This record gives sequence, C-alpha cells and structure tokens, in this order.
Amino acid sequence: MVTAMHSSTERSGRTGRPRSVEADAAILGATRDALVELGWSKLTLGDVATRAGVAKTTLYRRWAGKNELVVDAVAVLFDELELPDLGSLAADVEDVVLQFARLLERPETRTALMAVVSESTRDDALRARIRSSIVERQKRLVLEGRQRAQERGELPVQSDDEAAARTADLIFDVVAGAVVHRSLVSAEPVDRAWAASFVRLLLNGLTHV
Amino acid sequence: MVTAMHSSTERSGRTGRPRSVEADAAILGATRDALVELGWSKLTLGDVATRAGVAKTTLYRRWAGKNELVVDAVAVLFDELELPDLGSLAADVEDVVLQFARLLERPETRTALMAVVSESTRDDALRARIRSSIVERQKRLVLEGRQRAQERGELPVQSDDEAAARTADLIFDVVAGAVVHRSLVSAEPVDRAWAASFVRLLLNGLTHV
Amino acid sequence: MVTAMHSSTERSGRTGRPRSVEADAAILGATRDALVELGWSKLTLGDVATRAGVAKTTLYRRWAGKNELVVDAVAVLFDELELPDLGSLAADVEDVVLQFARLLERPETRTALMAVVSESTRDDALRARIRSSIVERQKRLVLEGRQRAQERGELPVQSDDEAAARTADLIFDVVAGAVVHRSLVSAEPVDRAWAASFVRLLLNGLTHV
Amino acid sequence: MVTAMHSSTERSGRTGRPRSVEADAAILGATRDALVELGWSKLTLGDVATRAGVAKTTLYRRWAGKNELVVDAVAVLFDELELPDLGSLAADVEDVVLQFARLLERPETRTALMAVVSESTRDDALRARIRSSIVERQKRLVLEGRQRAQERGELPVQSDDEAAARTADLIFDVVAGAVVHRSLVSAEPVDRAWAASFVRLLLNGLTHV
DNA sequence: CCTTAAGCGAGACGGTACGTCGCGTCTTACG
DNA sequence: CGTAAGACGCGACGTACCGTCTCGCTTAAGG
Repeated sequence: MVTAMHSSTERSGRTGRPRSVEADAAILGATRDALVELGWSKLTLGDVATRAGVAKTTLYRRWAGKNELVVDAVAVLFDELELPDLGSLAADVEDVVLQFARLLERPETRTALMAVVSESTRDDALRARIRSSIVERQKRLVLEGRQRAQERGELPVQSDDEAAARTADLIFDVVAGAVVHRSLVSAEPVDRAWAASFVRLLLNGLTHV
Repeated sequence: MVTAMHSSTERSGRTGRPRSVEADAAILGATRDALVELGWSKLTLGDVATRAGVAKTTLYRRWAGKNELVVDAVAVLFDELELPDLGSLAADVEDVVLQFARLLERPETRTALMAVVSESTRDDALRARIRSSIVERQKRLVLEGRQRAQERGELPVQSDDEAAARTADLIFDVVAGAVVHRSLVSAEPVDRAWAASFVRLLLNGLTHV
Repeated sequence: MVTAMHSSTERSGRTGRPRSVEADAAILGATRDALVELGWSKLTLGDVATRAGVAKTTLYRRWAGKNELVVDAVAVLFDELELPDLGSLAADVEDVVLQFARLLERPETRTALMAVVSESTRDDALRARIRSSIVERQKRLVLEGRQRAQERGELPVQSDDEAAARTADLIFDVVAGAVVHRSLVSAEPVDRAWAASFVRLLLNGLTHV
Repeated sequence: MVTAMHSSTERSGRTGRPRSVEADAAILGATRDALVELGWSKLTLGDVATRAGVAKTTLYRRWAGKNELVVDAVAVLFDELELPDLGSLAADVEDVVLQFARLLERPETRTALMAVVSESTRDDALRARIRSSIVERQKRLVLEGRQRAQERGELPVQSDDEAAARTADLIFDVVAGAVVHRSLVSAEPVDRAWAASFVRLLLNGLTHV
C-alpha cells in the first residue's frame, strides 16, 4: 500500500473533528473512475468530489491539486506488477513486459501517466512525488529479476554496488521506456511477438541478433 | 520541411481572400515561445494569438485546438536531429542519443511532447498526427544508421524486408523510449557516461556486458 | 415609394460596372424575412446577405449598418396605412387605429420599430432618417382626416397655420403613442372595443365621458 | 421599493454561502452608470461586472441576460414619479407629464426603455417582467389622480369597477404613449406648452378645443 | 474591339463580446 | 475543528458577428 503520501498518519493536534477515513479511499476511487470515463484533460476536481460524495473543500484540504491527486490515485495500480519465476530471465522479463503493457492499456494509466510526467517537467515537487510513488517503487522488479538471474547463473554478479545500481537504473529506463514508447507514442501493440524480440535484443544486443 | 500539415497546399476553392502565408509561421513561432515561457498547462491560445499578432479566430480557423497546434509547432524541432558519421555505429548512436537528450532538455519539447502524447490516448486523429509528424519522420535516423553500419560491416543485412522494418521500429522504440524515460520520468541526466553505457547495452545485450 | 434613401439616383461617375438594381429589393426583402423569423436582436447582416444571395460587401456598400437597413426595410410597410371615408371622423379614426394595430401585430414591425427608436436616442442621423422615412410621411393621415372632418363640419377650421400644424403633431403623437403603448408596452390587444373607447376619449375628452 | 425581482427573498436551502447582498445594488447601479455612458447597444455585461467590482459569473448567476438586468436597473427610476396636489386635475396631470418627460430625457431611461420593449416582443417572460416591474407599478399615478379628481368633483365616479379599470388602463396608455412618442419617436421637446395643449386635449377632447 | 474602372461573390482578417466552465478560496450552518 | 453546500473572483474557453480587406471575375461605358 501507498501510505503517508500527503499527510502524516498520526493526529497532529488533538481537538476538533477527525478527518473522515473513508473519504480518502472514496476520493481516490472516484478519481480513477473519472479518469477512465473522461481522461486526464476533462477530469475536474469538482466532478471527482461529487462522485466521491464529498465536498470540494475536503478534497483541497488533502491534496494540492489535480496532479498530486492523480499521482496518488494511479500509483497504486503499478503495485499490481509482479515478477513471476518462469525459470529463465528471458521468460521472466517477457512476462513483466506484457504485464506492464496490459497496465498501459487501461485508460486511467494510459492517460494519467504521461500527463503527470508532462506537468512534472515544470514542478519539482510533483517530479519528486512521481519518483518516490512510482518509479523508485517499481525498480524492485529489476532488482528482484537480476537477483534471481544471478542465482541461476544467467547474469554475473557485479561487485561494485554503485555500478550495480547504475546498471539497474539503466535497465529500468530501457525496459519501461521501450514499452511506454511502443504503446503510447508509436501506438503499436505490445504483443507476445514484440515482447519476445525486445527481450532478445535486451539480452543479446544488436550485434548478436 | 514540414509541409501541408493542417491544410492542403493548393487553394481548395479559387474565390475569396487567401489565407495569410506569414500567419502560420508567426503562430507556430509564438507557440514555441509561449511553451518556453509558460509550459504546456499555462499556455493559452489567446496568448499565442496575441504574441503572433493575429486574431484568436485566425488561429482557430487553422487548428482545431491546443493539441494540434502544439504538435505542429514542436514537430519541426525534431528535424534538427542529424546522424553524424563518426566512424562506428557505437559512436554514431551515442551522438544521436546525446542530441536527442539536448532536445528534450529544451522546455518547449519537454513539456509539450508528453502532454500531447497523453492527450493522444483519447484522440485518434491526434495520435495519427503525432505519428506522421514526429514518429515516422524521425525513423529516418534508425534507417540511415543501420544502412551505414551495414556498409561498414558492423551489422548483417536482413534480407526479409518486413522483418527489417520491424527491427527498425523496435530499435526506435528502445532508443527513443530509454532516453525519454531517463530524462523525463526518472528525471536523471542523460550525460556522456549514461549514453555510453546505454549504447553498450544496446549493441551487446545484458548477457554480454 | 421611398426613394433616394441611401444613394442618389443618378450615376455620380460614369465608368465602372453599375450597381445591380435587383440587389436593393432582394436585400430589403431578405431583411424583412429575417426580422420575421429572428427578430431584431438575432438578425445579422451576414445572414441577410446570404438570404439575399448577395455578398456582405455589397450590403455594406449601400447601407451603413443594421439600423439604417432596417429603417429602410420597414418604412415601406407603413405606407400601407390608408384613411378610409366612413362618413364620420370617429369611424375614420377608429379604422386607422385598427389598421395601425394590425400593422404592429406583424413581427417585423413590432420588433423593428422600437429597436430603431431605441438606437436613435444616441444617433442623430438615424433619428432624422426615422423622422423623414416614417413619422413625417405618415402625418398625412392626420392632415387628411382633419381636412375631411372640417369639410363635414365636425371640426372647426384653425386659421393660424402654425397652430394648426402643432395640433396635427399633437394628435399624431397621441394616436400613434396610445396604440403603440397599448400594443407593445402594456401588451394588451387593440380590439374594436378599445379602439372605440379611445376614439370617444380623443374626441370628447375625459370630462365629457 | 422594488423587491424580490429575480429571486425569492427567503433562503431557498439553508446550506452554502449566501449570496452577497451588496452585489445586487452594486450591479444595478453600475448598469445605470454604464447605460448613461454607453447606451443600450454598447453596454456589455462584462463591463457592468467590472464597474460593480463583481465577477461576470456572479452577474449571470442572478440575471438571465442584458434585458432582464436592464429592466431591473431601470424600473426603480420610474418610482421617482409622484402625483402632486396642485388643486386641479389639469395642473396635476400636466405636472406628471412633465416629470415623465424629464425622466425620458435621462439617457439611461431613453435608451433602455424602448430597447427592452423591443426585445419583449419576442420574449414573453421579459414582457411579463416589464409589465409587473414598470407598467402596473406606475398605474398608481392614474388611480390616485382619478381618485383625487373625483373628490374634487372634477370627474364623475364610475360605479362599474371593471369599466373603471378599463378606463384607467386607457388613460395610462394615452398619457404614457403620447409622451413617449413625442419624446422618443417624433423627437420633439415635451415642454410646458406642449404639456398644456396635451392636457387640454385629454380633458376636453378634439371637438371641444 | 479593347481598355478601364467600379461592382460583385467569396471568404480570410483583426477585433470584441458572448455565455460557460473549472479553478481554488471563502463563508455559511451543522455535527 | 471537519464537513457539505454553494457563492465568489478569476481567467480561459471556443463561438458568433462585426466591419474591413483582399482576391479573381463580371459588366458596362468610352475611347
């Protein structure tokens, strides 16, 4: 679960009516629903509040704006991704690629991810939120996959920790970037055939194809 | 050159006052300027019109909205990319990667590209416009690079044309996607070191690092 | 007929294509049609031009704007009014009152007359045009009616010409004003009963009712 | 006082921020000011809002459009009219006629009254608003004047209430119509001399002049 | 017959106002 | 103090007409 994103969990002051606990979930759910129906650009906070059965003030008390709200609403979706153990690095990566592609086919993910990234180019706080809520959180997949491949002897162990981290970052950008670009920019399907040829390229390189 | 983007070049009817030819260039230039200053989300068509010394109606007469206008305004920037001949495939690719990274550092490209891609997930006409104006147009870099590498003997010649096209698409998505993801999503610098390690991975694959 | 309203009849210069003679009639007719359908406030000159099968430039070449055009288009309607000879002043006046009321029931007259009067409060040229095209032209009805009543011995002959003119103006304002106010402001029907009681008041005065 | 013109006085629901009470007065005042400066046709709601120190949306939340707003803004001016007691019916009527003429000389009344009447020919709701806010409200002058004249013995008492009401309506249309027509359509001054001859005609009739 | 010059249709142009929508803030009364 | 409700100031939207301005074509009269 994504916790403590926008407000500390413990009560800061003692007095007064406590914040409704159901409201947060209702708002995030309503945000996802609205994203599916309307897409990023037509999503309005007033509409989200209405759908959630909540006043607009309640929403603004908890999130700074559309961007922050959508990041929180969407981040949790990426936690669905899981690295299977299919016996080989190639099979594992191919499976994750296809999982990720399925995720990007869902309208709420499709439209929201690029939009908040676009906004984040002018907003450092938003960029940090995206990194911590989505990017860093999902690097676990690369780390687990490498670990498992090393245990299987498919990949060598890098002794330099820093270099190993850089390599993990590189792989993450290549895999995530390629899938996102294929799916959203080139607007071509990420099917099993494409995934297979991508994994082949990733593992063996251009010169060994 | 980017021609006939939003209207056929030849006069459709012969009557009536012809459209001002200067206006198009002025509007696209003003759009780029406004993108630099304001970013995608604060860019308004009224402001663009004012900067271009043009009435808002003229702008709406030629483009359907913000998305279409920005695609046209930004597409031309990608034409700056050039494939150098540095003697080896690795050096050539590294150079293009760095050129592309420089392009993505410019505020107008940064903010606009992801935004229109995000919008395009809900708008087929916009997606098609992006593909024809940007994506397909820049695949030339992959094709030229492969041609040159094949002439040098660095890459084998693929006899199956269709398979060769699929490979070119794959390489394009991997290169462009990785750079975009590194630069905009991970929000880490694409410097010479990263470019070098990316090219190494691209050419040799994970298992040959 | 209303002639020489907006352009002198004789050709000023000699050369060049002469103005189309059908256009004037077509435009005025189209204006009346549009007034019936749309009313004053929704009537647009572009629409009138289209209905008349004429370019907007042609229209502007002949009239200065909406007000002037509508005055010319409507003025001719008031020429329909005729003073019958029904044997008594009371009967004659009652008949004209009812004719005038019928005229004011027509949508083009209803909506246009008050609108141009309203505009004329800020535009001296327009006020003059209304006076000469409509008001002065219809005073003939009062003059004829008085003449006939004097011949019948129903009204005394005023020897002072200036005073006689003032009286005619007064009667005109009272009759026209009462009918317009009843019909358009009070929005009550001008039927035979009302006309009869109005004529009784006009002829005998309040104190002799 | 003109009350409850466009919204009921009591709060309909009890929740939510109440409408600003100052705003109404500020808007109506700004409307009258703008009418004086600009006249009906150049008056814009955006400008009125600015003058009133109010957002355009606030204005649209309370009035349906220019017509309704102007009726409300102008109606109150007619409440200034007062029936003096100058000792005779003739003197009283003459005074009210001159008061009314002064009112119609004011630019806001001049331009607005005819304009809204013109619009009302196509808009039943507007017509009803004009009747209740202006016409019916000012009939009090006729009723009071007749009452006083009857007390003085200048006019007989009509026993039939319905007939008496019809006569009052008739007198109202004749007086108001004559003054409006003289002032706005004929565009001649309503001075003491004209008022005197009008009252003479009204009281004694054409045949007793 | 040919030039000349104005009229004409079409439609793009710079403007201005429109009436609406969403933003993020505020002011109520209630819990 | 949190909350639902909803009015507020603000600013951009996309549209509609305005009255003007090119265009290329048509239509006479005068040379």
